[in-house]
Amino acid sequence: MEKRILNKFLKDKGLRLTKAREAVFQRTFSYQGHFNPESLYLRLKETGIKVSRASVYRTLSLLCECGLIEKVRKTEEGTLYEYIFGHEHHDHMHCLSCGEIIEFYSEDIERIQEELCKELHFKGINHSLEIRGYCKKCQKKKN
Amino acid sequence: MEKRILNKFLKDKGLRLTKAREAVFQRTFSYQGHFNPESLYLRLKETGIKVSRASVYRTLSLLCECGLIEKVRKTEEGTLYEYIFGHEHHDHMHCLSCGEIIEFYSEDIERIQEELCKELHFKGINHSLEIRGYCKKCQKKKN
DNA sequence: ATAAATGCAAATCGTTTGCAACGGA
DNA sequence: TCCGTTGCAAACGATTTGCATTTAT
Repeated sequence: MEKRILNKFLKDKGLRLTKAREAVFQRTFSYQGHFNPESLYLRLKETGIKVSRASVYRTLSLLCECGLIEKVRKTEEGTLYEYIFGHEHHDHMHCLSCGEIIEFYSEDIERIQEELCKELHFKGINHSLEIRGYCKKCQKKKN
Repeated sequence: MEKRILNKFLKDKGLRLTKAREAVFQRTFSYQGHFNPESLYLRLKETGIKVSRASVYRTLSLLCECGLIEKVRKTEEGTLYEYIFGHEHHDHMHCLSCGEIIEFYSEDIERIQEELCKELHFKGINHSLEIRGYCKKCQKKKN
């Protein structure tokens, strides 16, 4: 259970497991993939849970620190986060029409990147690849 | 000359080639790669050219529209732009220590992406790949 | 002349922070 | 109790916008 990770992290740092943190943490599970702080804040509000935006932001930072979630990238709608604990690394296709995010993973791409890094004497830590375009559904709509 | 592109674009849209636009446009050439609006604004100021931030932002949008520059991504330091006209597509390695950006291009990566798109019935328009890690110089510093 | 473009300052939006009140340990 | 945490509202930084003034055509 991921809650253990959070608990240990907090304890090790002398921090406390508060209701706000617990709530934010639990709610991140309600997302399949990407989410932004505002949306998370609203979902919490909907469910009647009283947490301030400030605490949402503060808790998201914490969850990043302990490796349960990760900043994906900044967008017009704010910073996107994603649950990563126990997830395999993957990349994204982003539909410019409906906004759908398709996750994919390619062994080949990973391998080639390693080769490129070696070639350029770069020590790769992580990467993000986003392919923008149109998903199957939206291609059809256009025709 | 890229100025032709801009001129034609403006004329076609019934817009005017003003001093501010001209200045912003010319100044984007002073960058090898990425730049953000604030830095461009400051460079203009340095050179004694009087252009407001508002006009910098407005002109950058225009230059994007006519395909001379492109938004690369949003960062803590604001939106990064890059000159693209006549440039080949490329991807980036980003040194987390010194901030250096290394450009690279891989035919293999392009090809695999096309294959992946086909597989997933996705119509790819463009993509961005960023590998984060440490450049040669910074790896040495650490040891 | 006239419609577009400018600079300015105010507005916006996402995010952070100072601080007094609150609440886990 | 003690110190970390909260909510709030103010502060922030990047970007946009309304508007009166300037300027290209």
